[in-house]
Amino acid sequence: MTDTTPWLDADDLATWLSWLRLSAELPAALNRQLQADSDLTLQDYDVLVQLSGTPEGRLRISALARAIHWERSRLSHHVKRMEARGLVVREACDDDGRGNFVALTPAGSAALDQASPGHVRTVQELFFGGLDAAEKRTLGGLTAKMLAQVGGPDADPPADGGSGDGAPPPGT
Amino acid sequence: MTDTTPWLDADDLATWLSWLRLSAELPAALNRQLQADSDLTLQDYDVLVQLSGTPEGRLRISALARAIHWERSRLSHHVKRMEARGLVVREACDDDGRGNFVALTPAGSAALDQASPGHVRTVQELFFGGLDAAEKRTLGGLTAKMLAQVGGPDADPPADGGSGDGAPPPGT
DNA sequence: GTCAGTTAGGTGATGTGTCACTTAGTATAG
DNA sequence: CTATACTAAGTGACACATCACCTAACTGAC
Repeated sequence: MTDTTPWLDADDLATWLSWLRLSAELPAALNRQLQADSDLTLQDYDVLVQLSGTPEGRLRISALARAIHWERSRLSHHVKRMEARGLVVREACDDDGRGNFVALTPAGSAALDQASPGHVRTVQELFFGGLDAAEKRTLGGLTAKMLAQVGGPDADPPADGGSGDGAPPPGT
Repeated sequence: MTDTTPWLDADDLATWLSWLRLSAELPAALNRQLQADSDLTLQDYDVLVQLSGTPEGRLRISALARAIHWERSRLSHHVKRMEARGLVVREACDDDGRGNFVALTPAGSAALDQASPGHVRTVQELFFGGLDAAEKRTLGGLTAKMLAQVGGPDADPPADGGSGDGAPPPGT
């Protein structure tokens, strides 16, 4: 505990500050674009993408919460709001009387279809826009490494079933 | 607008998801550490660092807001809470009757001194921990490039006076 | 002076995230 | 069958961020 604890050197500090700023600005920019063009938040979008990624267009609350790394309580509140806006509905679960599905409504599905191209394009511009192919690969390697460091042993392996945020299946 | 808008390819998607996850997990982890060890939030810490970086230990509200890229309103609310906890005080400004300083109290200064080593150590472990010197340089280059892409032309140049989050002047 | 326009800062309402807790249903031991 | 433990989900209170708006003070033209 009392061993050497040097401050960050100038380069590391600059890197850290850039990263902090980037991780604040980028989601804010994506959110602005999504709100302006589609009246959705990034959170709405994440929920809709997960639901659209299933054959039924619906998921159990707990499964959805795990997929997007939210607490169930947060998701419950959020689903209530999205339900009020007509984007999703809750459906009872036959197998388990405690359970509930959250299901995409036609309006929710349409909202996602309308929002996706612009969102993906914005990610490509803002996040990948300044990088060439080699840099993108390098970045992927670094983030994976860093995520392993932060998340400990539970970071999702890349061979992931539920996909994530990037894109709904084009078929839907 | 109606030109090709391909989804992200598998590699890019994996990179993007890793980055999203990292930028959610890392601040959360830092926050947990800071709260547990020092009863401060990351936001408190940012405010305290800025104040301690000045000779007087105080800053005008607007200057502080600019330095940490907050809206003044948010800062005003936050300062009220920090003031209630004894970490800072408001002080009237002689030059400008509208103005106010936020000034570090002895308790605020002590809290920062107590918190800093652990925070910096956590950043070094979680953020830089898995990377060698070359990778850190690469990361710095990439984040700077990406920040320029997102923030447009106003991203702080590295030759920055106010420092940011990393470390208070060791002298204090 | 005084009036318009601007700037510093604060406030209250609202939406969202977190935490502790509750309710309802399931599983299981006896 | 009943008692206990566990799990799925929801709820209410609270903290924080954002937004629109407000007041006070400064600036400059007249």
